[in-house]
Amino acid sequence: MNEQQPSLAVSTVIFALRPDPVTGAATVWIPVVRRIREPYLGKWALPGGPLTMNESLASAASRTLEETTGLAPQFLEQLYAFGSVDRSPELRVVSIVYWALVQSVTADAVRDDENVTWLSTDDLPELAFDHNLIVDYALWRLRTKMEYSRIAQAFLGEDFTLAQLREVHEAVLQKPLDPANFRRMIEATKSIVATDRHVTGTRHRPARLYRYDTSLELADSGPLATHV
Amino acid sequence: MNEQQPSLAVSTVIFALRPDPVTGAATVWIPVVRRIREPYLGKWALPGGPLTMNESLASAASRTLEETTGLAPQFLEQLYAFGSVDRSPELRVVSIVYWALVQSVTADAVRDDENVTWLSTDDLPELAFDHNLIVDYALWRLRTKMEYSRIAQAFLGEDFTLAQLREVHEAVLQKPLDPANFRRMIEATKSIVATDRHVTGTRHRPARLYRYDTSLELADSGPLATHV
DNA sequence: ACAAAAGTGTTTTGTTTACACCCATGA
DNA sequence: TCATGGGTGTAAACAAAACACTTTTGT
Repeated sequence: MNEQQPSLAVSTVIFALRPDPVTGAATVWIPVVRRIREPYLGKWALPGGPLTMNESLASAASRTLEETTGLAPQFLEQLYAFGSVDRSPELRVVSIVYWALVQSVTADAVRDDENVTWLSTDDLPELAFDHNLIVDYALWRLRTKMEYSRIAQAFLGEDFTLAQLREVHEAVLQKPLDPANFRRMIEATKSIVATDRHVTGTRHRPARLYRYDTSLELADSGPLATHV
Repeated sequence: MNEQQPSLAVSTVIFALRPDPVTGAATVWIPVVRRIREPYLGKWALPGGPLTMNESLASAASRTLEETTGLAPQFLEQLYAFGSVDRSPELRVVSIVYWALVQSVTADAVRDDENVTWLSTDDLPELAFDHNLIVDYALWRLRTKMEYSRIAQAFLGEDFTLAQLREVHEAVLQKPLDPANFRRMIEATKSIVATDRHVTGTRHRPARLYRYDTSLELADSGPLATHV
């Protein structure tokens, strides 16, 4: 009864912060997987796969993310559905793309091998399909969303110092931030709670450790807030 | 070779401003179509239809929008992809939903009949599928986006007064705005240009007519700006 | 004591809000 | 000339940015 339909895939842009190999400064990286068939055989591509009948879109994103990188995201949100007719040669594929943030510690657990690697978003090669456009758009969303939400915390562990949180913002926004004003800005959002512990072993005044207030959402997604 | 896949549909939430039948104040309305088959037979639903092989997502949204209402939108943007496994009984359907703004004048051209009607978003009945959630989310996007972009102009014709533009904002945000501050706020965005003409026939000082600067986009969609 | 980053205080600048007041028209 | 909304001016309140300065640690 149905005409032939485009096939449906789910992909995910996964962001983590890692040190720049040259400068050592924190920068934004993504994991990619190698194409093991045509088209774009051998090229790097975003992790993803076809959508199966019994899983929701977000579940599919989580699953393919876990399968290819072993990671579980701190933050996962739908990015956009890409459906140009010519985005894949031969086949017609509509990709529903999610974007995710993972902690740098867990990101380090992902072993680079022949078929999976991390790439710096500062210096991306040509990816398969329209994945360069997708990553550009995901980066744009990451940067705009960082300015009005609390997603930066998804890059960090349970406890963190304000300097670490500021480093996240600086890495994503690619500009230095005044420590004093940053502190007040974050305190004004009331999104973090101070612990009574401090980091030790630095050769200067020890910084207080904070943790995020888990009773608050990382981002306001309106009526979709409690959805899967 | 492929497993069975969810089917793909495109739907659109179309907003227009129309006078409230009681108060006469401008309010937000959407057109809906009647379900002519199960499931949800007889219920109102968002205009939409299956995605065909040779059209992009936005084209499909425009097409179904035109087919069901005869309208052409001033503004069209992707809203979200809805894909819960249980959002349609029996069938598994993933809906990529767009939202659109149309001018009130063109909206009036749509004849209500047995199978198409306009509903006030202030007082929606129970719609088919998860369409109430979809409309809620579209309304949320409309309201948040109106505060930081120039989409309000898509509700109006070529020429308009600042009072008309303010009326759009007030209808969407559902709160009164100071005319003096509103004027300065709009002028600061530089998104409109003054004409040398004024409205006549009012029993007070005639208001200047403005038009929007067509060299600017209505909204910043980042790297997706020039896409179809 | 000194270097270095944590953390506080203060001044300046800019933006938003509230509201008083003048202007131009129809009746 | 009066009522009505169009349009301008201005001061208060608030928020953001810039930067001097004090605190607390390791060496």
